[in-house]
Amino acid sequence: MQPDRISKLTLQRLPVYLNYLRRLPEGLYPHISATAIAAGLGLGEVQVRKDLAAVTRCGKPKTGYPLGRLIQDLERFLWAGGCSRTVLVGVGNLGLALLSYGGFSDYGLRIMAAFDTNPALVGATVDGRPILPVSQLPAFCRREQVQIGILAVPAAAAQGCCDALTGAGVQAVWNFAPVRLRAPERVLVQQEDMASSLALLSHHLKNLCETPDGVPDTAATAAKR
Amino acid sequence: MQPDRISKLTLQRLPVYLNYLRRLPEGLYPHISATAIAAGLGLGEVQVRKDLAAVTRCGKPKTGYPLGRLIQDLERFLWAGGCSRTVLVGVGNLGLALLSYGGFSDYGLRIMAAFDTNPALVGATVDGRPILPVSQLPAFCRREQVQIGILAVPAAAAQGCCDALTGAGVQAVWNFAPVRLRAPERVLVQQEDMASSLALLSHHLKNLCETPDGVPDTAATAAKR
DNA sequence: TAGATTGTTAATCGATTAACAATC
DNA sequence: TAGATTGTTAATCGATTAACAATC
Repeated sequence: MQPDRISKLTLQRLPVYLNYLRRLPEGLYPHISATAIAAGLGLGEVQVRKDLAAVTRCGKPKTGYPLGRLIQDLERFLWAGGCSRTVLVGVGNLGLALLSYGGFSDYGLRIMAAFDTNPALVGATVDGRPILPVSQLPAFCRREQVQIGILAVPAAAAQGCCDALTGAGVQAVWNFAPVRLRAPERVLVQQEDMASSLALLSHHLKNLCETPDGVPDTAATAAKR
Repeated sequence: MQPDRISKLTLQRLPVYLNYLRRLPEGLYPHISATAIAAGLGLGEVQVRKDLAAVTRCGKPKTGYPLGRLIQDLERFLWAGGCSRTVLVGVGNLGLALLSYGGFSDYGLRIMAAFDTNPALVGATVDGRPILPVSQLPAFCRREQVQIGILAVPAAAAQGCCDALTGAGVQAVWNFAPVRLRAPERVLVQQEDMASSLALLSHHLKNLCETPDGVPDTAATAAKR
């Protein structure tokens, strides 16, 4: 019905393509094929073609996709509305890592300010972004029309911060704390779940141990990738 | 065929259940039902039941699951082989955040040492774990039979570190650098992809803008959760 | 023209949900 | 016994893959 009918998993692969294309040797080849992208990333080529078809019409049989145009179309699709106005809550090690990571601007995220309760941190700036007291969080979000809130606070504080953000009109919350958050329906909560990734790793190790030589379980599983 | 036939998505939800159960008020209720867990986490109750059925037989009609036993079965399934022997490569902000995060031990991960090229960092310890020069990485991994390597290095260095790890017998790599890594088939590479999560957030914002009032696109999408 | 590549339609695969029988 | 809850079998839904027509 909507032209927006794009799958969640496709959406998650789009920045992977974008990143791959951007890192390609500068202007060496004017075109690239889905086959080449698939090989470079270890994905299926039909999948790549279908994913790209969701965001661009610039593919031409025999020649492939013009590189510059493809990058442009991906960027335009991923953040049509310009960079997202974002705040970060919690300036511990992780928060500081996120705050000083330069790469977010390549993916349409603009962290405008950070917030913390620790008076020793408040008043400092990181790459030009101020660290403010959490008490000012709601006012700041309203005034600056913040769209995304990143939570890098301890688990116990996360729900409270989330409420403050959503109460001040923030539309999406990116949560690095290990708790499931409850939020109004209109708000998207994206859980960055280290423990879930870890479960996949542990399970892989377990399988290796349990398959000493007999059934080639690992080979079969790995081959599917 | 194998009794291991557990789906990837189920596997990723197991630590979420575990975390939820552990945070429950200490010993107040001896049992818990799938219905209660589902409500607490905002998931479907059939899904919870099916997921739990993969790791435990301790559910009893009418009473639910004995809490302690359920936690035990989850832990046993998730890291049957004890804590995973792990090293961290790259002690920047992110690396330091991961290194000092105490929560990993709750999920079966034991970071034994960290590695960096910066001589100013080498020689220090963080919570008893030494920071060693990267040159010692392969020898350390072999000697200590390291199973998992966490990469928190710049994108340009990631593939090289990955090769060093896999060459020294490491069986799984958890990569926080924004590059797709190539590794031998036996090695599981788990990509922690910030840009992919970000794409979901941005897309949500875009949909909000494009749905001023007419089609209740957001409501429909949100209701499905 | 022939060959390579795109994009689409149909088939398969995997995961979620619904319906229901089993059981404490 | 009646009611609540588990666990399983069948139906649905969504995503990937295979086959193929269109086209430069």
